[in-house]
Amino acid sequence: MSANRAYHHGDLRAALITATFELLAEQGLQKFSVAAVARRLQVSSAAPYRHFPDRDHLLAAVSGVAARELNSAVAEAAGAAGPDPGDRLAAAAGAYVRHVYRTGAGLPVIYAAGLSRIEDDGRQQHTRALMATLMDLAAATGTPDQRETLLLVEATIAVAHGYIALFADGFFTRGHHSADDIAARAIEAARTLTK
Amino acid sequence: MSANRAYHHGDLRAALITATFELLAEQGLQKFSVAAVARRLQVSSAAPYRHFPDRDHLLAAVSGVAARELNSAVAEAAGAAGPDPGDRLAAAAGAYVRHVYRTGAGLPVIYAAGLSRIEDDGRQQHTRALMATLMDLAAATGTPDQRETLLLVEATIAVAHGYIALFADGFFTRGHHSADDIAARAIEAARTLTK
DNA sequence: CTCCGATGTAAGAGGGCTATCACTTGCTAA
DNA sequence: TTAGCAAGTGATAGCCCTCTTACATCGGAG
Repeated sequence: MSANRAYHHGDLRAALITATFELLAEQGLQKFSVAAVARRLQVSSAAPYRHFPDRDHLLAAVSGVAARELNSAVAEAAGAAGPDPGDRLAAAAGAYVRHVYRTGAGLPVIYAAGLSRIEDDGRQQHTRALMATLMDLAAATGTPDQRETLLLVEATIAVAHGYIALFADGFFTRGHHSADDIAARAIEAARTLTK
Repeated sequence: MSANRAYHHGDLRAALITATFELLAEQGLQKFSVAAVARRLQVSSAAPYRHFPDRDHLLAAVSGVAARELNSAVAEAAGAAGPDPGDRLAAAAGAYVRHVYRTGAGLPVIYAAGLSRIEDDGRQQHTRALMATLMDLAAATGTPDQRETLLLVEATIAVAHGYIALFADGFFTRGHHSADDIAARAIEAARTLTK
């Protein structure tokens, strides 16, 4: 059967992915290590290697889940944003900020170096679906061709990623800003891109 | 006298800072280590500790130089951008992208965690001067008060930082984009913020 | 010219991480 | 009931890192 069953210590495979998200949200990709995840789950440092052949395969699994969830969050935020295409695309930027704040798994995790060769649970399929969602939202604003659509998607992502990256790096700490503050600003800035 | 004199192996203090910039540009902050810098300069791994008490003090010195040079680059780009205040502020975003591409030392380096307590060669003075330059450029666009000015500065930085961060993380590699491509897009996106 | 202090080196302590290996535990199927 | 396998453990090799300590070297001041 699949690995999704309870054994000695429960469903360790899923727990590893969950705990990785926690670590990413708290300390970022830099501090992530297989050993730290094992420590958090109070299993031996060898245990994760029963479920993932190496560190990159664990990250790839996390990447797949992150892409799938981010896709959902973006689609949901766009749906809730009303009929205006520019508003809907800008809402995606806000969803990106909030998602990365909660999970720590933004595009640097989803597209982390060295993961492209690994295919885990349809990871590449999920990343493609995410891009397709964003391309659809951008195209709805009336971009003349696919190239322009892609440029608009990239600009929207850059705005959102810039805000949450600076936030995570502590650049905004002086003003006591919350993640919702940052998301609101990202939405506002992204909104100007189509005006 | 100051440490800026030639000794056994030349001006090691300055060489350490230069080599750190090279490492940052090539591999990013994640891969930086005192040992790697020493290796690059072909000195023993203990040699850097004759000039900096610890790793953070070396990074703080780099941070100060980075802030000073980034300030110059931003001011110069704004000056070359013509009379329109919006164009001048957008040019600052382009300068940020190009500077980080060349030196690897963006705001995450300048504002790196744990450096705030260290005062090296007027590091805090240089970072304040950089912010002052940006605030002046933003205020010239006609923002109604200082709070709005700060928000505009942060949005501009977020756009620029988002582009170069995604570029550095390999998100744009499929399209063979150059740093100048990315800078041009950052300028264009930043330009929309004041329209 | 000689001595001293600034600069550099070799060696290593101490720590974290990745990954492997032999071994153990306990669920499940026959 | 018991054999077999999935899952977990402890120990450890090997690597890289930070930072310290004792010693070596060199240039300049007296």
